Amino acid sequence: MFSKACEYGIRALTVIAEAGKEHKKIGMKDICKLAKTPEFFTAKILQNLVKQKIIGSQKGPSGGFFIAKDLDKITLYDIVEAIDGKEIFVKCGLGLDKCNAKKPCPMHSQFELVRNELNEMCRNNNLEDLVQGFHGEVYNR
Amino acid sequence: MFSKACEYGIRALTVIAEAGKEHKKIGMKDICKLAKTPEFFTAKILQNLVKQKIIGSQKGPSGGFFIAKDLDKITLYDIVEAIDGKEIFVKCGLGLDKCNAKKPCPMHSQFELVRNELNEMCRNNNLEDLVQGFHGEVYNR
DNA sequence: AAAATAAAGGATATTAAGGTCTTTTTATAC
DNA sequence: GTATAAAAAGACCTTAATATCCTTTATTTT
Ligand code: FES
Ligand code: FES
Repeated sequence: MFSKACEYGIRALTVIAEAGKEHKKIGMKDICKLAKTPEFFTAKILQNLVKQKIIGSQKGPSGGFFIAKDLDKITLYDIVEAIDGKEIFVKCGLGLDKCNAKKPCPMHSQFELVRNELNEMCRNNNLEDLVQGFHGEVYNR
Repeated sequence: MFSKACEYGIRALTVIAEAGKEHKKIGMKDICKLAKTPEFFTAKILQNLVKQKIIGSQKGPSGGFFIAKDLDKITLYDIVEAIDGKEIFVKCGLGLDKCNAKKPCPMHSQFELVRNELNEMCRNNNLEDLVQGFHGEVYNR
């Protein structure tokens, strides 16, 4: 469904947000240890998220990553779009150039339902919701 | 959502099924021309579907591919599983080892809805349904 | 039987995703 | 100011998906 980069990104964001509750900032090593994501690859993903202003970062000693805005202002849609692009939210299920209800592919009517559900899900859930559903050692399995 | 192989596979199957109405069999070249899929790659996909008994094939002159069983006995689920495997139908949205409602990832409750919708969609639709939604030159765009 | 046709199979090439390493830059702590 | 810590940036490697080509096998037509 989502790319590895996206899965890792979301996991890392929950960890950063969770940590933000207490110490405000958290470094790469800790993020990856908690989110169980490969370190250098995750670094790339976070660099991208910083550029897109989803998160902030600070260099140097006692630096790290943090969430700049309110958690409920960052939707799952924002995150997925930032990492994977918006293709998944609009793409034709059979890979045709553009999903087109006027000239629908044979799967259109059925696929639209699934894609709409995905859109709704991503638009109606934000980082705060994810952090609420985040408990302890989930990523340790 | 689905792999290219899967998109091509489904498209090819609709073409084979549609053709089956009249001439019973249809060859690679015609399939690919109608389904707008790369020829040699599609060949591999169909070979796989033949092995999995989703379709039948015949070598030699006037040979080709055809659907062996009733169209409504081949669900979208069967097709996707045959090509991409069943991972997408059970996988955790955040890429954890196994989706586990007892130890849910932060996205579990939300993601489950989308995944269930996908499951239902694929189980409740079959090749006959797709052929019904198939009209003329759809793949020409 | 021979020729022709079409799928099967195997080998190889290309591209994109996933992942790692090293160097550079920036900020903090001392 | 110097040393240190941490992110940014860039280069590179690996793997898997996608795609093509060539040879073999089976079947039909003549
Ligand atoms: S045209 Fe294929 S999903 Fe809409
Ligand atoms: S545990 Fe992640 S989707 Fe169920």
